[in-house]
Amino acid sequence: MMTTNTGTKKITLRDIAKHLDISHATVSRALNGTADSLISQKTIERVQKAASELGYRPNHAARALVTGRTGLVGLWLWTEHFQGSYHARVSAQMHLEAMRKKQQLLIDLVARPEIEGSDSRFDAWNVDGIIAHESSPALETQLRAGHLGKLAVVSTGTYNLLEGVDQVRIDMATGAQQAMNHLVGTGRKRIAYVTDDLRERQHDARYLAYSEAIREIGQPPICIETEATRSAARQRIKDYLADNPNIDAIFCHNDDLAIGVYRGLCDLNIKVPDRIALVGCDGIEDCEYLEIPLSTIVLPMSDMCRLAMQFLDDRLENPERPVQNVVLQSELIVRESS
Amino acid sequence: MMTTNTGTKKITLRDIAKHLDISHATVSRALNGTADSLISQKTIERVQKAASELGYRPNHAARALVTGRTGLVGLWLWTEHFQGSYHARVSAQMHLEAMRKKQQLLIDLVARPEIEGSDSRFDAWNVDGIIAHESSPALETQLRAGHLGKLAVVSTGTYNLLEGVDQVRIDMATGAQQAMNHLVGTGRKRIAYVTDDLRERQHDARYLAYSEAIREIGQPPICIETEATRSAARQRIKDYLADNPNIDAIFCHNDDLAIGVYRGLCDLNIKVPDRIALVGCDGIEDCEYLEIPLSTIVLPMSDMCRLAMQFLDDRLENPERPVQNVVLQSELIVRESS
DNA sequence: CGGTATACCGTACACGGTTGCATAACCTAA
DNA sequence: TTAGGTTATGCAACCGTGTACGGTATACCG
Repeated sequence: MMTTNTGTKKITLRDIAKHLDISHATVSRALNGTADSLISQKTIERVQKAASELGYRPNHAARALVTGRTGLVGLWLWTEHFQGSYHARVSAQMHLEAMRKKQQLLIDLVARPEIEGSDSRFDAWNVDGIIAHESSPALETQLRAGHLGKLAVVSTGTYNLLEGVDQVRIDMATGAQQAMNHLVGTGRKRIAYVTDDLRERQHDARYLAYSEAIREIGQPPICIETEATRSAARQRIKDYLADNPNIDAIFCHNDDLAIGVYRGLCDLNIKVPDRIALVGCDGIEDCEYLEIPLSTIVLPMSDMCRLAMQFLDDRLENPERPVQNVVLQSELIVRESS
Repeated sequence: MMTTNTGTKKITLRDIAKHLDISHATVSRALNGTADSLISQKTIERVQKAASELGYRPNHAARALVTGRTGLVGLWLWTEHFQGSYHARVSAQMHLEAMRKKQQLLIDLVARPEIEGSDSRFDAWNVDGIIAHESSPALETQLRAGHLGKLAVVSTGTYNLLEGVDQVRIDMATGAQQAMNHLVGTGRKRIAYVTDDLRERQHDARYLAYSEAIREIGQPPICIETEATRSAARQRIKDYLADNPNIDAIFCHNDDLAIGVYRGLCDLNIKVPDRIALVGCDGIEDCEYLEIPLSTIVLPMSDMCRLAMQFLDDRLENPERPVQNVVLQSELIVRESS
């Protein structure tokens, strides 16, 4: 009597049925414990014993084919974001939440904005639901109208999204306003905004808060665009200041940029916050590990992930349930850089 | 004539076959372009047109069921590692390589060492192959003998693994020896080793290089254990130095620990490298963004991921191909911290 | 005009599960 | 003994796709 399968053959329900001289339907019911049709306790034990002895592993593809549920959920995020510290953390956290939940597996799809949703890997591997992170309204609409049809979708992130959709939104406006109030309130006048994404800025709470505050104090906006890496931001700020030294604060679109900018300022021997105050956004851990810990807008990332997976799970359980949504608050944490 | 499916019904091969009044087998062949049986160009075009008009999406579960290949590859790594900066990057990079490859999807499994491989999610969702990252020899053996049976497996990481297996190994010994030579060569005597994983240290090239070098200079080893977070390391080093101030260099098991330790030293106003030299390991980006950029052992992470996915893909194409393995070099990068 | 090669396509089954329905087994009560 | 009601199990039909095999029509050749 072997204790585990030696490996070369896959064993199926029918194998263990043959082994016990019962039907494979009984085996299926014994292992799944379906409530409607009862199986005798004795049979259940025999089947379970045989299953583990033979080393039976269920074939999810077959199960998915008949049940229509794959047990897969997708996480949707931009390729560009994926390279950044914050979104990499989001991805990792979502993985953890997914497996904590109903052992649902999580597949990541990374799509570029210019690519149509059509070659999405989600409708290829038919996921049960997806979490669309920082998806734009346009993409949302397309997603909803497109091939994916009726599919459980939860939106997460900071953008204002469609109505009538499960979502976990982070209100970044509050934090961004706090940041600008803080900078203005400490006497800064010529405040620059550093971003890697000018394209979407009209939808971005950070940029809106920035331009609003700038207008209120009657200053011209100063927008500095850069590639989305620390090293690019580091170089970019040096180039910029060479021509325009007249700046006393910088508000960055995210912490990676802020860290790059900070290092660029160090390269130029510019004292932070004495000469230039610096505020980032996202609240990644690295901010605390600079010699001048970085002020930043902390986002409740873990809560967002947990709730998103919760909402998705709820909807999979009951597709007709009323829409859930929640808004989480962001908060400015003032450290030494401002 | 609609251009896309409105969404409520899933359409199958049979639907489009009925629509064109041909058999679903023909549709299947037309879409897949099987070489053995020829389909007329005209039919192929009709089918493709109908497929896109009706919004056909293949059902991967069904395909997987009959072909036996799921198109999924798994990445195996430790839960504890997953929280760290380096391994989070590995995960992200593997994702990118996976989709760059044959649009293979990638599923992550995170297993804790004390958990048996038995509840692995890999044999649940039957992956075609897995990349086992930093798996221990014991786990390797279990993996190979266990339920997974004959499965494409590529080992990656720094540990010495089984023979006869595709692997991409990073020779960390060289870099670690460079690090110790460097510290000793610059006159350091009382060198401490900070780690979060005392358990596996006898297999760890870093620790081996450390204890070897320490023995050669006739000094006692100083091993400091901590939790695997920056903040824990930061506190731990402060506590330790309060009792044992007599240290002039620290070699850290990874960069997260090194960054935490660095900040702890800053808290104590200990000058780096003047009073204590500091060397980390992994080569994460953050090391460059400290005011005293951190010396570290840079691992060729991207190459590792690319090759691993390449090897896996090769083996899936041809299971009988000879074993491939490669050893990549690590390299000490000396920056200002040592 | 019959035979054969070729190009194209349809039929049927398999993959490994789930599940409605029929039925056997068992037990109880009349 | 038998009717009737539970309980436990078997049968068979799917789910959507791939593919071996066989069939038809056309072309070509003698």
